[in-house]
Amino acid sequence: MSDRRTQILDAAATLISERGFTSTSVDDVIKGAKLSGKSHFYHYFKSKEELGYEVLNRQFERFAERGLAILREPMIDPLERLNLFIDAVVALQSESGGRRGSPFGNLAAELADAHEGFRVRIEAVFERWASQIRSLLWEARPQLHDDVDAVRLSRFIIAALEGAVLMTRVKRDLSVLEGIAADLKRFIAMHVRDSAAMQLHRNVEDAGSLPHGIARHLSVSSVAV
Amino acid sequence: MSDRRTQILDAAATLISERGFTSTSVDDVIKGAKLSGKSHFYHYFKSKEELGYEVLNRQFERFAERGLAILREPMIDPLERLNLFIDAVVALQSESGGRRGSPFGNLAAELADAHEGFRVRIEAVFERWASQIRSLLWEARPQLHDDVDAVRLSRFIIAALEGAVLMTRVKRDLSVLEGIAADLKRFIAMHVRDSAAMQLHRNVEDAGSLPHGIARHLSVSSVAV
DNA sequence: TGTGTATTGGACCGTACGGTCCTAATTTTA
DNA sequence: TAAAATTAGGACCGTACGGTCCAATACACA
Repeated sequence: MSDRRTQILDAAATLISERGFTSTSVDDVIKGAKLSGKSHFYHYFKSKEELGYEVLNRQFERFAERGLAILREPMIDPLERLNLFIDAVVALQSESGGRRGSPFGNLAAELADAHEGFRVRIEAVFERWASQIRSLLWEARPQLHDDVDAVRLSRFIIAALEGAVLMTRVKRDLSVLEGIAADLKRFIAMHVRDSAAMQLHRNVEDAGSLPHGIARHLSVSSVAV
Repeated sequence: MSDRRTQILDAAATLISERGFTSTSVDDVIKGAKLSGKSHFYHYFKSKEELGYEVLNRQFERFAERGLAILREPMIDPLERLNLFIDAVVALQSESGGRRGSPFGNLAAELADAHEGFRVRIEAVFERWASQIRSLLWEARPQLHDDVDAVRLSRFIIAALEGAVLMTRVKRDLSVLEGIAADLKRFIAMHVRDSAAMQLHRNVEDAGSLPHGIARHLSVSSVAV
């Protein structure tokens, strides 16, 4: 709504993703959003906690715009979309030069044990994410082996990506994420019925190739704007 | 060394793994270790930061005792050891009932961007961990495909486990970790030459189309103990 | 014109934090 | 027994935190 509100939310999102929630003070946010003082801030948010919740929601919506939209894209083969989604996560991480991980993963690690309110909300975010992947896998079920467990696989994908982002941040090396992303694609391909997919396990480094005559070589940048 | 020192370290380790480093105050540690006052604490540690570093090292050594020792065990087949190692991570997590993740992953997420001193030390921990896995993979190379990239695979394993622990913590559901661990074993099995392993991936008929003459029809459970 | 809402600015409060200093009693060890 | 290290206890300091309260000004819209 209010222009100021989004301004505060934006500043807070940046700060929180850089230093975490606990280490981001209200005064920092005020400075970041160029407010006049505390009363100005508390005019829009009743507490720091509430600010955190809204940032989390907003962060998710942003991510949804960029990442989850790919998963829903109806014109592209579902499994190809999954690869593009993974590429998008890599691209997103590239923007911060390997620093600053998934905003959810960060908050999860910081607050999951300490703050039930955040834990529940983060859980919901992961769940929405996972369910999006599950429905994609359901859509792709003719291409997949019968016994593919969509719940498990979707969790695996998220866990691998979150873990990859974390390690990338620690090592300050983007190639870590790229390598894991490629391996993850191979793992997904392992579940594909047509063994054409199995092939990419060797020689094909660009694991984008999938069966069913799907378009290849789409550039990441064309998707992850 | 001193009995008190280890007592402080233990108390701090527990608190930090529960609430994170930033949210653990020196007073909390003093209370936890039943010290008389601050001067008593500062008699042993020159700062909270130094305490944190020592806790990190100690945490690693503990983990090494339990987890990494398995990776080195000379009497067991290397790939089997890898599976046992994964089981050990799951078991470790079970003890805290799904709460409290990998102490390294937690600290990594909390401090990687904010505190260079910790970042470097955590990176070193991951590196020691990864190198242990790499040397295991080197030992197992006769069983693996020629093109297996040990660096990449070791990173993938760590990332998947860290991500899994994180998600388990968020969902407060240990079965998440168990599922991911099982999938991770399948992923590793994918790199095995004689496909004792490969097969988890079921009734693929067209044997000829796959490279390296992979055999089929072995049960997953025979591999994934 | 008037009424509400947004904005500014600052004083203030209680609490917690990391850290220092000082004194004195107790235990260890040479 | 004397010196050295450990334990104890508390006062204190500067800073930062989340949050409240208040008074005054700007600006919208009806």
